[in-house]
Amino acid sequence: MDLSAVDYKALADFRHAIRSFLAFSEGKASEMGLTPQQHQALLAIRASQNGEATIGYVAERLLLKPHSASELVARLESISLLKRKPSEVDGRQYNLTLSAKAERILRELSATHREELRRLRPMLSEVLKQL
Amino acid sequence: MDLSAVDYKALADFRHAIRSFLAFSEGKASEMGLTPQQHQALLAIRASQNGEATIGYVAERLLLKPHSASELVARLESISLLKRKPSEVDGRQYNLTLSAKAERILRELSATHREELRRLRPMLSEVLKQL
DNA sequence: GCCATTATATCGTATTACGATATTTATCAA
DNA sequence: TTGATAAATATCGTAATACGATATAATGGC
Repeated sequence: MDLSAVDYKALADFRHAIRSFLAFSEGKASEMGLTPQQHQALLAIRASQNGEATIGYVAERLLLKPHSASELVARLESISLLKRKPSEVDGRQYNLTLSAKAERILRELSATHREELRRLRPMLSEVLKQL
Repeated sequence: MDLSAVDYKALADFRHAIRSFLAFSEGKASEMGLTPQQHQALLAIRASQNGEATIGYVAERLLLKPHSASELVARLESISLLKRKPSEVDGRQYNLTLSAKAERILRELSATHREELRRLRPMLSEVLKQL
């Protein structure tokens, strides 16, 4: 306990940094016709080990309820950014794979995001150090 | 350009870390009867230099449109967490000050958030280093 | 004093995650 | 094997909230 003005400022600055990053991200995703959630779902799937992504996995990584992830995936499938294939080991599950178009979009988004994070990194480190 | 599996994983992990922090934060704020936005508005105001916070300032720090900040502040005032006093230098502005209750709530929230960020710090540093 | 700008407010709308609930498949105990 | 429970995904109505469009009032440059 016992918080100083510096602590409040660091916490507020950290929030501002996160919001900046998310605003940047939302803008970039939007340019590619994606919502932030759609972008992050694609990223989570892409970053998973070869084709082992399921709807439940998306829910887990995005901290959503499974049925919310189900809706999100349905929207992505409806705009042809991913395909759901019934799992061969568990009839309840679907394996998710990105379409070529989604791969392309995500590659571009990831490149700009990596740059932006590199740009924000010093500021983030500094703020975290304050705590 | 040219992204590796490591890059995608780092980006995905960074998202997951942010989401974890925000989920933690939302839970704590909720325990105190606040929405995340209300919590962050209080924090931004508290962290500002003595009483110089205005609605526009909240908008700026939370990256909201001014009229959205206006709504947010109105909700906070309606539950007695802050007071709006007409600015003495500019008749269009309001100066915002936290109520004693808000001060108490924010102090507790800030303490737990500082702890959580200290806990997440190593992970965040590690992920940022990967990029 | 006029006009553009700034600060704040109001209202209707769109988005989206959720709760409640349902369906299908898997698992495990007896 | 059967039966019960749990897990994975889906559907639908709802609530929350930031936004766009628009408005009002105050400021400041000229």
